[in-house]
Amino acid sequence: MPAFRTQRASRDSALSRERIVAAALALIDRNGAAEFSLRDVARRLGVYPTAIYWHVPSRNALIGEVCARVMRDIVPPVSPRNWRAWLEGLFRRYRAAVRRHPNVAPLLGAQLVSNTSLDARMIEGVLAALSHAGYRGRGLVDAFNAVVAAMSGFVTMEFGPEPAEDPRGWAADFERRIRALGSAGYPVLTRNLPALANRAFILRWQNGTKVPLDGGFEAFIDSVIRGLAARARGGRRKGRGR
Amino acid sequence: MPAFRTQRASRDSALSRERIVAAALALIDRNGAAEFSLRDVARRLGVYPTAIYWHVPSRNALIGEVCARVMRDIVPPVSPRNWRAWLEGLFRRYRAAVRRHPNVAPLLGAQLVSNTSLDARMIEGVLAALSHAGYRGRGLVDAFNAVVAAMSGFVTMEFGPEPAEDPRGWAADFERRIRALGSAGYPVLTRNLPALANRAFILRWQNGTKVPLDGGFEAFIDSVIRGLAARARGGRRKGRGR
DNA sequence: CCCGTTTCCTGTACACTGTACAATACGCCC
DNA sequence: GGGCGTATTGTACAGTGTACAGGAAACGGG
Repeated sequence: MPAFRTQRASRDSALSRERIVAAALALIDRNGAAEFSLRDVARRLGVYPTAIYWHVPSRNALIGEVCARVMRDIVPPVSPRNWRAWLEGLFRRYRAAVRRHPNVAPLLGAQLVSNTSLDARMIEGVLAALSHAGYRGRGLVDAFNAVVAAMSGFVTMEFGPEPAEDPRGWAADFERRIRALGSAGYPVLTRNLPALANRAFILRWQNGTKVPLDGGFEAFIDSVIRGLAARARGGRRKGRGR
Repeated sequence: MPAFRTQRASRDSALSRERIVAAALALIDRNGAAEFSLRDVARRLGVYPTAIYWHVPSRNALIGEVCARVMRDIVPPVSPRNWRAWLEGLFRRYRAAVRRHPNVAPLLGAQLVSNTSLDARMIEGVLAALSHAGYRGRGLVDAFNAVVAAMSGFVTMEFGPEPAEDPRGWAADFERRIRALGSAGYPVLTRNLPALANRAFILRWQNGTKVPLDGGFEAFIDSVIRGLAARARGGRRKGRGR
């Protein structure tokens, strides 16, 4: 199938891990993560499917590599003098990165690791910021986890994929069901339905690429950071120190 | 293949949507969401794969159904008198539900909808809580999105799957890499590495089923709720009112 | 310059997946 | 008892990830 090109083309048009990752990312951008297949990237590179395996050990590993690539350059410029601003910057950069490749969102959120990443600079940055905020020891670990969860949580959902099969039919159906919701026993919902429809998480039929949730995102990170600050100051509410 | 049972067994051992969903959930619990296949649930039910399609339109739809089933009974008992407590309850119940079926975590987080769910009671509850907190109009929508993201964000990551291929080998490798991290240019990381290793999001090699992140979770929801309260009171920080 | 080794890719093969579609048996109602 | 809706058996197909063997080109030491 790979047309011409006898065996290996001129040195620099040969396969390479980077070229494979780039092709994979391009395909995910175009078709979505669910449709992604090794054989498609092989086709796109004019190469037999099994050639991929020489550069990358498995499909999952390739996906990990793609994630790592999307995550490059997330971490804001160094030293957190103002920890709040630094964290805000991190959150916004993360969102911006995902927004450039929204279809990788489901891959980033779910997996245990943003794999090879293990970006020590980012980790150090978050820890330094939280140290500035006053966190130490076990409380620091907890706050770190809170920050990482906050970073990825909102965005993963915001750009999560719409149902694959028959998208427009589904959207129409879903819209109708939601609109119908505004007339039975749920006063607050009913009252706010116009503002909520297609602009709130469970009540939308288009994802973040078509209808970004800027306001919600800002509200979210603002809340988290305020909350972290309050906890650091040591309000009397539960949960501090364990 | 379906052994004996001529065509249809006694009326009540026949197939049904519920029995299918139950079998699917059981298989996901056992093998993980990635390994899940329609044909496995057919085998488990002693039935041809295509029999499933009579009760459920597609694999994705079945997965949606499974999610909906896991999400049942999340919403805390009615009327939020104390909105903070109500939201805390919601968060904790959500986490408890996922913890009962940790392997569905990746399915819940990523998708646009926890499909058929559209649990109006929950939505109404969240909106009512936030109304009590003082949110109105556009700010209410933003806060709603923040709450939903918070609910699912942390837990999705906490129980996200470990790499499928060669888990113990990977874990050993990863542990070594992390431990090695404690000796180059990252002072805060280095200092806190013992407390962080395997207990923080990017620095762990086991997921939440083996090493729950209770402290981080509590810190997270406490932060979010505090932050929402502070925003509702209308501090002078940005983001309010838009 | 030649020859073995390493590198990288071509081919073949297999087990497995989701699902479209036709055929077929069962229970129920007129 | 004939027909009809329901629920399932079967067949089929295109597509997937990946193990494995082989072979062509580049490289490096004699």
